[in-house]
Amino acid sequence: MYSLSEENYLKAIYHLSNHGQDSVNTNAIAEEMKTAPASVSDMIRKLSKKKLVDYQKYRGVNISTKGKDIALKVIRKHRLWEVFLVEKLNFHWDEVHEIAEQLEHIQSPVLISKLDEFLDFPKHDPHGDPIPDDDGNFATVKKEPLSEIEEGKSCKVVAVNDSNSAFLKYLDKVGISIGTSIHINERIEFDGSMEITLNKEKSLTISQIAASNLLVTTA
Amino acid sequence: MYSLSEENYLKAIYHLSNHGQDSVNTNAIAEEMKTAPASVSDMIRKLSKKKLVDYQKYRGVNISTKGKDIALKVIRKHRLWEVFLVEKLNFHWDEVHEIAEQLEHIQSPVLISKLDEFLDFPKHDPHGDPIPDDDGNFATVKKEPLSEIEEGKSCKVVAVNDSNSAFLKYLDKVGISIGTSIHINERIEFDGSMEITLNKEKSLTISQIAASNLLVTTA
DNA sequence: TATTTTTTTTAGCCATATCTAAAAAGTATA
DNA sequence: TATACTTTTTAGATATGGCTAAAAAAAATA
Repeated sequence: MYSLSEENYLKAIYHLSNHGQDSVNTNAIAEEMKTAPASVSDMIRKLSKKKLVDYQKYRGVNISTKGKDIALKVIRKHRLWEVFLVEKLNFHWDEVHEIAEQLEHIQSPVLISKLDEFLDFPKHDPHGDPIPDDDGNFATVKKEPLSEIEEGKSCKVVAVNDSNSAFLKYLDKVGISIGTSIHINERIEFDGSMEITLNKEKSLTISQIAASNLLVTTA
Repeated sequence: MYSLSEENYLKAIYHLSNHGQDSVNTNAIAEEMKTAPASVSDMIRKLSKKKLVDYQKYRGVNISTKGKDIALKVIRKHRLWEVFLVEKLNFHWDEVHEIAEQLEHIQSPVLISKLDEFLDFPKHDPHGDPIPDDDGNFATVKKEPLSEIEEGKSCKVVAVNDSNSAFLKYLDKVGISIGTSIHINERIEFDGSMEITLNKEKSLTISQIAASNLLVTTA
């Protein structure tokens, strides 16, 4: 069994490594974990000794297959609990992250499989992120920021890049949620904002910042 | 906020003190917590400094009002989660204790009030123990061991004294659960066993050990 | 009451996970 | 390529929560 800290480090390294592809800097981990770089060095050495990451001094870390397994199990739990909080307990999607950060560390495989069943085997969390199955596999939809979509094209919101509360509240206010279809009427070049139509009904202007945090699919 | 260890100590002290009435020995706490008595001394000093217990060296501890509040909040969470696990996730009542031991430490008052509502404000956990409300109040039913009930009387099972898995499985096998009505047909004096009838249907003999772990009410 | 036994505390240690400050290694630049 | 800057690691603390062994206090017994 792994400690709460070890699980959190693995999760952070997995995210920063772009699903295990790239190697990750000490400083980046420190920033993500909000700790001192020195603490990261210590923990990395520990994770390396346990073969959860590959590590050479001064060269950054790569998460190992074993480490990725653990990270994906934690992510699976986090996202399932988020679904539970929103679907069953009527939390708002901007309120669930911190509670799920705690719940993701509960140790009980049977609990998670029963929770999965209770929730009817959801494939995505409330922010549109995919829920890995018990073996760590998940469907990857090709998603890109709304800010990349060309004028005149249509797409569908599949996830948000940033789960911060203010951004999610803004999306609610303007009526954008996971599944909303968006048509790009016009791209305003000088500030990157866009004029869009939601579900063929409502038109509005959205800033470049907001557009780059909305992930959509054109498929 | 209090640490996981502090919460567990307070819960243990609360239980051992008979709901805060009696003072509690260091050794008793050590046994309950499965730690060395020296560790208990250390923690007691810490809890005392935070005014969660009253403590004089060599004199045992008494839980304070503040300490009792915290213990009852943890107990409330534990029991609500047990209801969730049994009612919603279809766990068996002998499987939920250890998972609830983890879930009881999740920090989020709003989570607990939403869970309470989702479960339709249960008053008892799956073992028949009362669930304190947010202020720490709970209904006390006068309950006594089945082994104390006189021959010829009737009673109803309201709780179990011991939640160990083997005992609960035995109860299932013979058909006893919370709410079962029991009539005492005969008390066998030489070994303390009893011949009883369940729900006016099925008769069986139950050992003294089992009878003393079944809590009933005659009201 | 004096002695023995039990209980409880203290002293000193270990492991985890964090920190700051300083040293070392790597990277960039003149 | 030598120097300056940035990144990373090491060294040496701190706090929590646990341990064993020994000392001290309380309780039990002769």
